[in-house]
Amino acid sequence: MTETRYSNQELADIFQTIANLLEIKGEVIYKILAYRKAADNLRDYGGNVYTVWQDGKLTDIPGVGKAIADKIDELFSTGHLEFMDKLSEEVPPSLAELLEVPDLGPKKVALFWKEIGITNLAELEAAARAGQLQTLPGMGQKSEAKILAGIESLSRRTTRTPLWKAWPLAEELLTKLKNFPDVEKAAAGGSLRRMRETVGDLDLLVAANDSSPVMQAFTSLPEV
DNA sequence: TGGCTGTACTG
DNA sequence: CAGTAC
DNA sequence: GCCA
DNA sequence: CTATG
DNA sequence: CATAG
Repeated sequence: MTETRYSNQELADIFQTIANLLEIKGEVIYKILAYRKAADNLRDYGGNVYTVWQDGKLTDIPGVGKAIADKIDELFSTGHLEFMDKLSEEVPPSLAELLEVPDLGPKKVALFWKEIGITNLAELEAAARAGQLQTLPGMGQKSEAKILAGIESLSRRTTRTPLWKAWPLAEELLTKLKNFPDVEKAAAGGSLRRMRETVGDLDLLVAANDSSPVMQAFTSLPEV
């Protein structure tokens, strides 16, 4: 029984990745578009795709035709995807992260990869600093500078979470903390307490006579 | 079988 | 003008 | 690849 | 003492 | 940590 119950989100991520890799590979654009649309629809789908699969109604989902339905079927029943494995051999999946760089698209990523063997962000940055990029066809000083700036903005991009997502989780954690024996008070701190629009982490303040048992219990919580 | 968005920038 | 990215 |  | 910056 | 409430 090697069945795997992928969540809608996981399925979406898989097809999203397939789209990105195919695009770098130079596949027909409309095929990529189709994979992206399917991925979006799977992510937003109300109800479990897994259930739909059990009913054999996958193609009822918008954007899902025979080809994609077959792939979802393979994923659910075998836990992996041959197509994905083959694709990963042709195109290094690490190339996908390069698409995150502003002003960098599939064409240039493929160009850098085939011409100077760029496979990841670090290599790209090094090549850009060395001025190797502006020598390639279709590239100039401006393009190279933009890419360098893009990498910079990417590293500065703080991975923060919107408050509306973090708030309920913090509330739940605090409620549990207050129910621990020995806990006098528990409250939120940091940017969460200040109601900032986004938070980088959850700062929880706890007052207790003896802290060690509390820490022990807290770190044992399922959601920690 | 034909269509899948339109536009600004760069080389 | 063609190619590329958003 | 999917859809009309 | 608590909230706020 | 200092300051205002």
